[in-house]
Amino acid sequence: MGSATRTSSLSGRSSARVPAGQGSRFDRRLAKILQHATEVFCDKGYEGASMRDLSRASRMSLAGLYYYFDSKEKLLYLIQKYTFTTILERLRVRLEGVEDPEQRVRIFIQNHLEYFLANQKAVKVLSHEDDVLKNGYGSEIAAIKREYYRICLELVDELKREQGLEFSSRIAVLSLFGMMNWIYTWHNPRVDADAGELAREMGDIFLHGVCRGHGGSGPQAKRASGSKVRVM
Amino acid sequence: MGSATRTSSLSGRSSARVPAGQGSRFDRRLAKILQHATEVFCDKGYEGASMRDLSRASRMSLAGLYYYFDSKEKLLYLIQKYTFTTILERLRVRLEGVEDPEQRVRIFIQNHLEYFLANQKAVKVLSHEDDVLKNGYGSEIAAIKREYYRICLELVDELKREQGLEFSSRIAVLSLFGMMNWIYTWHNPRVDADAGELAREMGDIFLHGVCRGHGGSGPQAKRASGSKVRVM
DNA sequence: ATGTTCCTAGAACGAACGTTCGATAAGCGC
DNA sequence: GCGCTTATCGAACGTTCGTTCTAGGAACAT
Repeated sequence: MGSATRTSSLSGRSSARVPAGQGSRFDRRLAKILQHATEVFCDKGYEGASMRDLSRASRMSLAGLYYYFDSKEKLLYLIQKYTFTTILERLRVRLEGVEDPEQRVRIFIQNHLEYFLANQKAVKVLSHEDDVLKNGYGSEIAAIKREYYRICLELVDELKREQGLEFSSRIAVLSLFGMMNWIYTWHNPRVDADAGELAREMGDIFLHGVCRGHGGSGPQAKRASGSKVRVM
Repeated sequence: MGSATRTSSLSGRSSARVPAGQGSRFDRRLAKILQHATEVFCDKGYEGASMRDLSRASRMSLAGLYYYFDSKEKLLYLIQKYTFTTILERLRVRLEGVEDPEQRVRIFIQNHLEYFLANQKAVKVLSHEDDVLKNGYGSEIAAIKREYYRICLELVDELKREQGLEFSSRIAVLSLFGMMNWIYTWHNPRVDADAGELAREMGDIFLHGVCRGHGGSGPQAKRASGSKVRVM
């Protein structure tokens, strides 16, 4: 009873954005654990990863882990929330001051892919363990995701309005998300291009399709050699 | 010892294509179990679903299940193998006799989506539990998947050759797979269009992009009203 | 009727699960 | 030195896991 009180008060004490480089010793330690846990969840899946796996990866005892959070589910929640919040934050900053609708869509793609490739494991956990979080935690993450979706929908609608186009925004946006999110299943840094190049290629496909030898119509005109990427 | 022999001989006895409507009593019963198991795996994930969940869903005792297959992993293998093999078979039939490269790509998309939506649960299990199968089973499924990928790559290369285009086939094909496979995370039959309509829209995006008010350039010209699909 | 094969279930196996307990240092104001 | 918080641990809790053992009813051939 005494220890239950202690545990719950401690696990709620960290500041909002957990894995900040600075912060209390507690925050820094929790951030490290989250980092290790992300790797394990990524490799074995949420259900497949045991608390003992996490304890091994963090080099901390099983019981020691529970000093930093109060359940396995909450751990997943912390990982997902931090990851998603960060993507959204960066997107808002980058979108500021850019007016051209096509450019704004490209920024969205660039931001998404850049973060995806830089934090591939975290993002895989985000995508793959999408619906395992229960009522309380789940709905909070779902709300962030809905907001992210809404922004993308708005960008596409701007584009439609400006260019007088007619198509289903919903299908377009969800197709775009599919293209981008699927990346975690195939991207290999030793074979595939970096985020910038990929964002350009996917942007080309999304905006102009493969049938248009993409490159000329948009405001940006720089084009890569094209033979750098090995096709397997 | 005696029963081990019996069990293993029985579970290897079914004919190659398991869930055929006709077949021995054994095959038919196994097919029903696979059907139930697909549903449970889809809802709770492979690791999250217990054999007791499966026994409840099949209305058969825990031990009774093991008469039909010899491990949970083999069960997943059977589901994945049957699902994937079926998609591939249907694709080959539909591709026969069609020459136009753009049309062939559209057939690929149509076949993929049609099967995905008609067998949403099975396909979710296929996509989501992609890398849980261990060495033996895993590599066999991976081989089928590689073959499927190879076919799509060839279709896209045909298109490139015919139209003299220049882009990374690998990125294009994997983006296309992303668009199509992601569907299992969002498709809602009460809101979204059917497979034919979706295949047309995704085909338009992939081939011509959202910026081209898609519809005119291909050999096919039929177009839907466009306002039938609700955008949320 | 009798023997054999097919099919099913109750009960149990050892192992692993997520979580909690009580104990114990280390650091620090007093 | 003492008392309090912080941080960590080994050991165990009760439960559930995938799987197997044993036994026996049903179906059918002889």
